[in-house]
Amino acid sequence: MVSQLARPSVLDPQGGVDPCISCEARHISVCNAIADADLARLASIAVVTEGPAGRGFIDEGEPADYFFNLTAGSAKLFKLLPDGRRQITGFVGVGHFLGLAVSDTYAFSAEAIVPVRYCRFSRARLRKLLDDFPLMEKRLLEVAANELVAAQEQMLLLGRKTARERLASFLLLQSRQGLPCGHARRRFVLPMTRGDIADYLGLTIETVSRTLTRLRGERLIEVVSQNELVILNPPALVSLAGGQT
Amino acid sequence: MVSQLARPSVLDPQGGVDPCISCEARHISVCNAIADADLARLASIAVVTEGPAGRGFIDEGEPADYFFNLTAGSAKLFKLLPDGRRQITGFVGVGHFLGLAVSDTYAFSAEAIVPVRYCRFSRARLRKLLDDFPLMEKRLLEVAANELVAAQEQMLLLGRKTARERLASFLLLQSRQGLPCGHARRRFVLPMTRGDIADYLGLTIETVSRTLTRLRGERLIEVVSQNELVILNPPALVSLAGGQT
DNA sequence: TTGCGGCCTTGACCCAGATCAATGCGGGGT
DNA sequence: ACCCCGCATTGATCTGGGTCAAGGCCGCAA
Repeated sequence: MVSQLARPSVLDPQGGVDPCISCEARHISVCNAIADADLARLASIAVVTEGPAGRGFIDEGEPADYFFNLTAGSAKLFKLLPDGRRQITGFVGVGHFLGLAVSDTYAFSAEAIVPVRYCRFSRARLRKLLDDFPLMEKRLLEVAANELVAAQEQMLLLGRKTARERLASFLLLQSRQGLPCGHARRRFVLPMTRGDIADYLGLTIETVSRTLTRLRGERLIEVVSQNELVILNPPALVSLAGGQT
Repeated sequence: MVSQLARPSVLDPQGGVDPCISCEARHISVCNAIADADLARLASIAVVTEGPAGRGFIDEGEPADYFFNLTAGSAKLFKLLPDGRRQITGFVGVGHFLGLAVSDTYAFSAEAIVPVRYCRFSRARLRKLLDDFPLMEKRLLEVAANELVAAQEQMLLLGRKTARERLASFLLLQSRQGLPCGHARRRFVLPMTRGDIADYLGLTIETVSRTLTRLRGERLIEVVSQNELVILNPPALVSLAGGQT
């Protein structure tokens, strides 16, 4: 596969404003465990890269030399079977930390679904840095624990929920995307394609499409445009997602 | 549900041999991050409990006041839907650390599948102890990262593999259960019931049974007794698990 | 303006695995 | 020794979602 255009740039450690200071992702990412005074050190090992929608930047099976931190856009994480079957294990947004797996190769691939920007850290250097910032390690453990909970919820979905229940769960999840605690939007954008949704929910494109049509017919949702959507009846969707009905 | 018999006992901090020192699970659990000299402190906050097969000791939704460390036996972790559908998210063995989720309630339930013994730690006290033993926190992060990788693999299984592929993957996993790195047994015991296997693989009991029968007919495995089994053709099983054929 | 290429939707049909229904079997208690 | 009872197997049938096949819609390029 021919590599598409990318624009990496080492953050300038001497002179200029420390880019980590002004990073819009800092407050919601693990970097918020590092005090302003120490940010220069973090910046010195970060390489900022941008990529267009569709750009893959982690390949399952490749040597896992880097950690990543998304600072703009969103991406999908997935695993493939040799015959091309694909399971998307998650959609990640701004502030998300990638590559936690302690193994010498990546356990999944990652691909931008809209244009992205991310910080890349050499694994070895970040590990050394972590020794000096135990608070950041604590944050990473917190993040990992939360992802574990999400993964278990997804196993329940994939193993035991019907197509309708899967879509309801997914839409509710998206309506909370990137929002703190118990907040949710009624109207929101789905940046991924139907194919991505299908591969996330363990369904086919056709079933996703049909099920959305049906939910629309039942006035639970309204599909404003191909990728914008309104939840008309949140309580009904919640109970459907939880397995009632 | 009436609670069955249990035998908790606070480890005697003064006098007697430190029970953590002689704990047979120590070497493979996160406790190995703590030096012998400091083990007394760990022991002082541990409550050892035993329970029979079938005993539930974590209930999804209950306040998450404790961490657990299995020191004998094995258990299943699962989530339920209100109508009783169940997804087993994992089988855990000796040395496994439970309850990582950073939330005020447990995200899953746990139940012994054979008689178990475990150490119970108050969350608050263990957290305080972790501040003094960053090495243990590092180990926890490592453990969490590994579980995350396993969870992603399981999502691939649940979302995209056929019943045959799921069984093959499961049997290979069990053949490695509790063994270091790349080792595997050809002959091993499945301590869980067909129902548990079904709920782990997102199938029904009948499909598990039929699929095992079929794998037996194809001479890939031999079912010695209801819960003992031999892998006759490891390479074939591996390629089946990986999605070829 | 037209044509093309990605997506998405919709319909018709099919099949892997679920459901329903016996039957087998092994271990523990009396 | 016998009888349960819970688990496992096996068979018959059903069905949710997959597969195959047509269009439809929309943005973009020439």
